[in-house]
Amino acid sequence: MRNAIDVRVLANRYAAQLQLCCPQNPSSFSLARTVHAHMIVSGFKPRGHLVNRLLDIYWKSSNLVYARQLFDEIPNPDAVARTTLITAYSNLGNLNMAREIFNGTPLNMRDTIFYNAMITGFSHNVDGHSAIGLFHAMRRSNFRPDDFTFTSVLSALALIVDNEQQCGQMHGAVVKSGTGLVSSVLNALLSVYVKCASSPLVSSSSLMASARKLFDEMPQRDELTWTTLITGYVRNDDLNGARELLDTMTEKLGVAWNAMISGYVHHGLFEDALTLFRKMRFLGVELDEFTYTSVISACANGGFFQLGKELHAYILKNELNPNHDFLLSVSNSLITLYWKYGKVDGARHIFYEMPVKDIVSWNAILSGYVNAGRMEEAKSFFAQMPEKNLLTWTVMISGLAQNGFGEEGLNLFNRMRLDGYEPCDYAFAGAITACSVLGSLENGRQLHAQLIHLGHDSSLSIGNAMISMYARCGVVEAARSVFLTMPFVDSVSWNAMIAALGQHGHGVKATELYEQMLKEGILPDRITFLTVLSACSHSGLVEEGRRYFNSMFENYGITPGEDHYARMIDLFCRAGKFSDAKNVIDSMPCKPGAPIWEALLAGCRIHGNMDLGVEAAEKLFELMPQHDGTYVLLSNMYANVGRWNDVARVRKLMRDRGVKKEPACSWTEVENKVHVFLVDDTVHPEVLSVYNYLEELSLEMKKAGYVPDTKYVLHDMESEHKEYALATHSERLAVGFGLMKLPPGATVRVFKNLRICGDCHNAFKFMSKVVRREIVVRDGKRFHHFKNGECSCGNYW
DNA sequence: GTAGGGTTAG
Repeated sequence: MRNAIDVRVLANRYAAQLQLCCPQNPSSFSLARTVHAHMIVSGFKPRGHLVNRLLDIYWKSSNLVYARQLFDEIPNPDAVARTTLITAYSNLGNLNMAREIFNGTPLNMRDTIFYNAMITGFSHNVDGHSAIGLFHAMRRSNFRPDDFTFTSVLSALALIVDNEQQCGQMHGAVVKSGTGLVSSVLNALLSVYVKCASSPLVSSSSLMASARKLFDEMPQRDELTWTTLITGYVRNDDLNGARELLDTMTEKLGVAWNAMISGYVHHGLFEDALTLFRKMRFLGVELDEFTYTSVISACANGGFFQLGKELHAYILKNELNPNHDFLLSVSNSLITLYWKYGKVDGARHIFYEMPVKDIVSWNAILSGYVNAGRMEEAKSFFAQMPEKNLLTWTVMISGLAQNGFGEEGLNLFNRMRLDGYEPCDYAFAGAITACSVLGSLENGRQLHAQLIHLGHDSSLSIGNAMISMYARCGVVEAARSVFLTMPFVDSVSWNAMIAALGQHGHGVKATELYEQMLKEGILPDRITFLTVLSACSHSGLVEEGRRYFNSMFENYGITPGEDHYARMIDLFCRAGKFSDAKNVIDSMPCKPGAPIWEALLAGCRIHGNMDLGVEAAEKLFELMPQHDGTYVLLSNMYANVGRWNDVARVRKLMRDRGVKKEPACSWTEVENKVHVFLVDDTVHPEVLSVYNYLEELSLEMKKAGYVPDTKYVLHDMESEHKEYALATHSERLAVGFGLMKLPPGATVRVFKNLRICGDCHNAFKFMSKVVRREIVVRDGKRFHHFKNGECSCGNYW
């Protein structure tokens, strides 16, 4: 048995040794283990602060197991040991263990610090309600909260606050407790006011006024104070309030400036962000990775590629803060900068040069490839990603859909859900887009039903995707009802709805909707004009189209792009106004490119304007000799007037030049001139005869117990535009009509512009069953094989 | 308290 003096000497020695251990230092753990082992060997039972020191070192070096072991060995751990363990468990997110120790501690052993540990644990683990509940329990048991208590409990309150009373009550409690002069408490209180202001249930302006009052009364303000209030204004969309506050700040606190710049970026005010950045540089406020990432993002989204590149060069040249975080986050934003301006390879270069990548880097480069339509590479990135998150899946799903891989997109969406992800709005929007490229009304409706069930159906991007899905699946009415029931709409929604009407031949309704959009104060963008011009073109509204085109720049300052000029040419050509079309080409500010000549050729084909058509085709051969579409259009043009020798000549030309694909007309399989126009959506002199066949066909379908997919065409057209309406539907009408004219047993290949939509699918199934024909339909790289009323799909080559 | 990666419309 040692005597008391020996024990004291030992204890002092151990304490001195453990004092040398710095818990953050990795080697401290082994030193502590050695000291601890020595204690055990020499039969020394650690107590009091020695135990607590060991516990502290163990958990801070991520060795909670040893801490727990020691804790269980000592006979009656004191409040400090218990507090240490509660903190340790909370930091690991293991609230149950922390709570167990907390509950197992008798009241007479507890103190304020003990309570603080548990409250902080709840707060850090985003359990605001438990933190507040414990705070009240603590006061009921007559423990006196201190400034630490309030700091924790206020940050817990900030997580859940949603009414003004909660702010007032807590504010009162702070004042009463005498902690109302402590900076950390006041900052946390300020944060509560600011968070409460963002709640939809309160008046943000009055809350922000209270926050401002508190701010003005604070005895001192640090970086956190300024940043909290500036962020508060930003979150409540009061950019001017935020800026006015920043302008009153005399200290050069970089974080507050960063918050302001990021506020501008998030509100789309990219120029303001850049101006502020310049001022920041001018005044010598310290720039860090937060500054640069926000500013580069402003360049990426605001059309400032040149400036972004200059920043990139500046960063490389000056080797600014080449620390890990700086390099990582700035490179991530640079990846996005480059691909947004079409420089995917530049983005890839940055990506591969990065010594360390994280999930953001991977998602950024994945988006780049998806956006460039380089899906094979995107798939390979997706497959080799070390980790994925919700965003990864979303990017990939919508990317597949956007690039025409509807089925894969939908499959991936299902896989994602099987993997346990709860899809966000964007993922749903992507899946809905997948349905619309697939033309799968059934899947689209299912998703719609699920969204209603989940209460997700009021989302803007989902609504927008749904409008276009219903339209592209042929159900304009459903598109309209989505549009009308959406709680919020934006210009995308209007564009989608205008397009829906235009696509279905309701040109007049489309232009009326456009006018209504203007009345409601929504500004049209370049896509609105593309949509409106298409609608006019498909419905023969030539003068209206001309007027809208002119108003583009005159009234809205939008410079027409080549695509707008191409629409005008389309508009005039469909109406047979070739001199107007030529005038458009002559009036163009830059050299007309392929889309222009393509539109002209397509127009010439409709009306059999051979000379002009050949001229356009020659231009196209010059510009893109390997583009099979030109050969297709040209041979269609000849086929339309029965010049079969010329058709053969074009085919030979194509073969001689080594162009791979076959012309997109089916006359080789079936010697049937009619079929040629059936595969695209142009006005054709013979189109009215389709109408008669349609009526026959729908009668036959009804007799066989099917609902004809053409019903809305027959009943829903505007009578004065009947033939145009039909023309826009000919993609679908083609199916029925073409097959009726075919000899039994023929194999049909429909090569071009045919979108296999849901109704179309049904019509094919019907035809293959009732008329007993085998049908192969090619849709891009996919084929759909219909036989005996069933369909199998696959890749064509 | 500040940052970087996404969506829908033609």
